[in-house]
Amino acid sequence: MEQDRELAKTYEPQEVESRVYRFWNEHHYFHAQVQPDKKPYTIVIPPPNITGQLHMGHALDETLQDILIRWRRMQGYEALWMPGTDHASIATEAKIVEAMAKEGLKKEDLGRDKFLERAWEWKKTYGGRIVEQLKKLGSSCDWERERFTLDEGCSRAVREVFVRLYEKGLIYRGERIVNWCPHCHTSISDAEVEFEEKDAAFYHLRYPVLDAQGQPTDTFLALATTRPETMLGDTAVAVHPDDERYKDLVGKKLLLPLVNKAIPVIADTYVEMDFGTGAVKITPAHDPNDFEVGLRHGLEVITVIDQDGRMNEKAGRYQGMTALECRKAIVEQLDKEGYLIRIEPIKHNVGSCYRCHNTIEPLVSLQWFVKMDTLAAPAIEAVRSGQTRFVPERFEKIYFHWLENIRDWCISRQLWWGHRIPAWYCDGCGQTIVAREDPTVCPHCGGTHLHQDEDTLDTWFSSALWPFSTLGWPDQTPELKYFYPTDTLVTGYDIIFFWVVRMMFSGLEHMGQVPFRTVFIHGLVRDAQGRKMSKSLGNGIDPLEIIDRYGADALRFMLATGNAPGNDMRFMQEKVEASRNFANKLWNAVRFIRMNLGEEPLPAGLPGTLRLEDKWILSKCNTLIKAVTDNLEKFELGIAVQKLYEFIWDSFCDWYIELSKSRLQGEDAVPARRVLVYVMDQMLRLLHPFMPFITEELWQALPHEGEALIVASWPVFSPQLCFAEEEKEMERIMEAIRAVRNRRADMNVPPSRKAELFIETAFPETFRHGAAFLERLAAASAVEIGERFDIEGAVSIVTPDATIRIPLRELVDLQKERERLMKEKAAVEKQLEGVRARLNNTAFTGKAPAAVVQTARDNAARLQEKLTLLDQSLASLG
RNA sequence: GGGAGCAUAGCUCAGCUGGUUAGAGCGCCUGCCUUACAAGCAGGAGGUCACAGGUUCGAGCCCUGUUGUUCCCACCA
Repeated sequence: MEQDRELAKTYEPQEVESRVYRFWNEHHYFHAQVQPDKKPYTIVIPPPNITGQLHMGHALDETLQDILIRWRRMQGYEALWMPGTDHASIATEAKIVEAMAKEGLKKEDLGRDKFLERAWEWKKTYGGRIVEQLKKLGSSCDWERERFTLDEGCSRAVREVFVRLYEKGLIYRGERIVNWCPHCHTSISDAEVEFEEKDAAFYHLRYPVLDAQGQPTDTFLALATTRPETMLGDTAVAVHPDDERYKDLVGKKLLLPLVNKAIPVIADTYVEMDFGTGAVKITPAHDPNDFEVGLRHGLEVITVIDQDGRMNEKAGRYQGMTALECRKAIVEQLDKEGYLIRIEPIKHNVGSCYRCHNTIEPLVSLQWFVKMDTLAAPAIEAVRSGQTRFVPERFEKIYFHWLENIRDWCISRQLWWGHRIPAWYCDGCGQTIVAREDPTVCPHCGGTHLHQDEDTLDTWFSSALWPFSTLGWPDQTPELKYFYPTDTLVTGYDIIFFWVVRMMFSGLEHMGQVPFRTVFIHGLVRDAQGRKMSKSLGNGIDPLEIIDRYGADALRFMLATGNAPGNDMRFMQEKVEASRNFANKLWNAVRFIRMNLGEEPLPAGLPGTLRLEDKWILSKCNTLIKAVTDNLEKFELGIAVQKLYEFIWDSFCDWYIELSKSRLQGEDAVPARRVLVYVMDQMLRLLHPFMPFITEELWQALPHEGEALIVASWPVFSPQLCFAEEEKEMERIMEAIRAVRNRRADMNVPPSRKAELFIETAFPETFRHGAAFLERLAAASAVEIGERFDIEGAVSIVTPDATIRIPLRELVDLQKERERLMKEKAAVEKQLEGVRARLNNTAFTGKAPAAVVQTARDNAARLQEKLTLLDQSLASLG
């Protein structure tokens, strides 16, 4: 990709981005292969839902992953970023059902096969949309390996896992109380229920106590409930065994009003004595706790609410009402019959479906479950032992807490779009057959009338296998051996429970190894007011629009900057603008260098003799390489990118380029060019993971070796380029220059050409930039910059009215400087004394851990060094 | 009920294992169209790092408590 034409005055990302992305793609730079002589570095993408549109959350997630992948690729790793999409069972099915509803169709009208045809059709039309959007961000995924959770390979892995777990007894089918979404018409797992505190009513009721003959007495038992409609399915009332108030009632019977049935009073520690009246109505069919109580006491389970959330035939006259309608009717009736004591307002946690946000109805039904305790233990251990770590670490607590309290995972869904459960039931003998191949004959009775389970699996069941199913498992492919375990998983804290946890135990169970070494957690992107971006609020910002307007690099830079791992961030337009401005700055810096390249080809590498400012910028650049690399190693992406920004803008553009201007006109042009090109080349490399498009484009536009920046090597720290002394020297000159500028401003010297600035003796030059000043300063002092710099002389500012001469020493405010240094010296001396005292204390050195003592020693050494430097500085001030 | 995060300049946020004078972007003030860039340049104002204690030679950072705020988890119906 050669780049000979002139660069435009301002950076126009649109054209560049599509061209550069095509260039990368055509050269297969994203493709990773098994290369035994290279170290692999692997990231699997959190597969976006095929129903999805790119949102800011994706943009952040993708940006972070691409930064890591590009950086490692440049470092020489065989970097695989495995892409793909998720079939998103429940979300996709809901979308299709919705679309069908517009045609007046229900899914039952089509039947399963036709429905699935439609779903695949839908996938074909829209499934690729999100992938195209990811490319706009610059994501360097290995598209040649793109996968889909419902493709053949992933489906095979799902089936294998299901069968294995079933055979091990870790998957079972049972009649349990589950979270039922009456709207989505399916069960959902505990993780998929969101709780929200809502205002509710607490109905206090009284149930008559029955005598031995089953006749109502004059005594009542008062209880309270938020869901009176469920009383139609009540089979007991529970009190705490230690509750003195009700001790005598335990074992007796109560009249269940309206139903007119006798139910027992039972004692169970589940009841809180202090809450409500201390008596709880028990509805095993419609409350998870009551279900447990029912199991302990052998209570009958009477379902009164159906899967549509309506009262069923057991509800008698209330049949057909929704639960809410029924509640109203029941309360009225209870009141009429004198059973309602009072209604109390209460705050109450109500569960809702994470997909449709409708209230969840706990229902008893026959579902498939994964037994969690045996799977959870190794997943806990893997993080505890450090095989996998979280960044930031605090998320480990959340992970542990979840796994330690986990309940069995309900994996069956009453949906059609997804992996169908590989279980068959024999019509002859009633046995269940779970098999890798579809059975035609019952192995138990030889019967041929088999029917497959109607349900599909939780969409997270397949994503749990993603780190190895995408690499070919259950086959032992070379890819699987080479790229697994993956290195880093990048995701938001909001899906730790859904996905990270499940990948962990799945990887450990089926691969015997953790799926990833590091879980890099990021926060949410919120709107400018700090609200969560959501469709219903309509406050979402479309990343594609931002890319159109400011460029993908600007968006990426913004997302990577000023955000610490795990923290939420606000999306603010100004931040994108600032990033765009930085991109433009970079663009123009390269434009400047190109304009000054001269006719002759430049020799590669650095010039043999370096001036002070050369050494200064090279030394700073060298330090930066190390700092940025270290930051990336520690996942401190925001800090790394901030340092790059500061170096490029302040040090390189505002100082070094300005300083180079006068040189580029004269004899010294070639060395200046070489340093400019060298530093810019290093910067483009360091910046490439963050701003891939513009850096590639600019790198191609400068003299370079190699065919593309994306595969160029990552800069390494070079001990030969450390010039600590020169750095300090230069800083001091810069300070002097700033002081001159300040003086000029203080004295109101107009910047017009009439005002002239002289040093020592008058120089008939207009003062404009530090560069000019430095040149004159150097000439005036008759020293070669880079050799030695002696702060002597003075600055004269000539205005039409007067000439003011300022000794240079005064400019740097030597007195103030000296005072400051003295003060600091005193402080450091005191500190050093303190550390030394500690080190001389045998009680400390003898007792403290070696590392602590060593730190103290290091501190002492550092303070000593600092003191020496301070002395030097003081001496040089005279 | 349990747990976690946050509280730093007018605004939005950085600040890595405690160590010179606490930083950035935006905004604000002053002056500049200086041919790489006005999406820019040179300067400037603005912070008792929420509060109170403590540890340390040294605290924005560590510990304890307080206040405010956000979030997660949890079976008080």
